Amino acid sequence: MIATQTVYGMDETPRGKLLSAAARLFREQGYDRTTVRDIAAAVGIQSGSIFHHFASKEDILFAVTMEVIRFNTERMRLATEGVLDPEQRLRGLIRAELQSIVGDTREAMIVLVRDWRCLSAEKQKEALAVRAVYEGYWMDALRDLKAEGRLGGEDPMVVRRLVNGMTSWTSNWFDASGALDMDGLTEVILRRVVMTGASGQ
Amino acid sequence: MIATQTVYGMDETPRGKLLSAAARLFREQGYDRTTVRDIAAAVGIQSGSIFHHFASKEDILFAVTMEVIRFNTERMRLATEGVLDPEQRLRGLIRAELQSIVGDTREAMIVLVRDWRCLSAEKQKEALAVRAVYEGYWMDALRDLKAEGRLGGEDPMVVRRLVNGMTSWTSNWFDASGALDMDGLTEVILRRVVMTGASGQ
DNA sequence: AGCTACCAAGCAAGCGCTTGGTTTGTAAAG
DNA sequence: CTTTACAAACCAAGCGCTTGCTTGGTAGCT
Repeated sequence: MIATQTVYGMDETPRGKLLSAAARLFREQGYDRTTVRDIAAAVGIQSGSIFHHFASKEDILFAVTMEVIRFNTERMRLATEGVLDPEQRLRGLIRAELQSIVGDTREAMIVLVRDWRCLSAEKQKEALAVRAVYEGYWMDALRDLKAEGRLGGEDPMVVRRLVNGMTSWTSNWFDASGALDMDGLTEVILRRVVMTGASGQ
Repeated sequence: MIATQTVYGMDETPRGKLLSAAARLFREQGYDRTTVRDIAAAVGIQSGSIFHHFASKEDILFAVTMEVIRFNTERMRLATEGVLDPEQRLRGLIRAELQSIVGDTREAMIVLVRDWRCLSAEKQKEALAVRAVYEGYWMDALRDLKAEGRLGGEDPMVVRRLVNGMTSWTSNWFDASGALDMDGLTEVILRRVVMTGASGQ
């Protein structure tokens, strides 16, 4: 077996190890370019044996997708739980989303963004339904912020989309060893959202 | 021949028509999922005939990539040409980039973002070199804006990355027939960048 | 005995690409 | 105004390889 590191949030069962390996391979080369033989080799079994655990290759992608969405939804919940100030909640969400995208679940998140469309229409819909909870945390915070007049005149939905763009894109450039760390970046992004009223800096 | 619409900026030669069809197919199904047989069928020729025009399938992707980069670099040049005020230049750039991503060259731009990594390392490098001019227009405007103290304390490079994230992501949600049009969106994004000093809306 | 986890072998389909030859448009030579 | 020449554009066929997945059987634990 090739050295396999478990992706955060996935267990040590054969199934979990397969998901870990798959997530990493999907991230490195994309879903389409990853063969079931690649995945099998990564955990040290024969390619055919994969189908004892998953019905199809697409099923592996689906499992990774669902696992990641669930894990990150829970993370968003924890980031906002018990926090009353909407700006603080938003800060927590941005920080948590950055953590997902360039931090510990990086492997899997990139897959979720890039290989989304490799899933069948039904499975996309199923994943989207679960994802709705995740988006709910964002909309709650943004709507509260707007109610307090701290969003300017913007549509909360549009703001969410723009923030989503900023955070997702970090996977293309953010360097953890660079001058700007994750907390610093969180503040920069937060400043693009919240109208402080005073001091634009 | 299946109905083929020419992608903006590509000519009517057999080669140009192939690039148009390829760009659209790459966008719809991704590079890996598009076969040379698909592309051939889209312009009404046999799959083998493709290789009279291109050395390999990857070469088609490369040609699409270069074509799009060049076209959009020219567009950025036109958007800033002769404009002195850096905020106006930035507005032009944002508007132009949105136009590229959700407007007339949408087909090809998505390919450029998503299927980037399907190119060989050398070809990636070559494309990146040409892309540098494009990014230069942005950095010029942002640095000028910073010099006038209208960027807050942010690093222009980081701001460019965040704006790039916002614009790229629009391909996932922007609806031209929605309430927010491209000019409106341009202003919303611009407001995330420029510190007006007065009135945050 | 029965279950989970796996192997060894291979099938059918689809892939990028090659090959050898044919059509088509153009333009100079007779 | 035809003939010859030639290159660009294309076809028909298929090669060699890889793909996702199936099959029939086995090892080991409970």
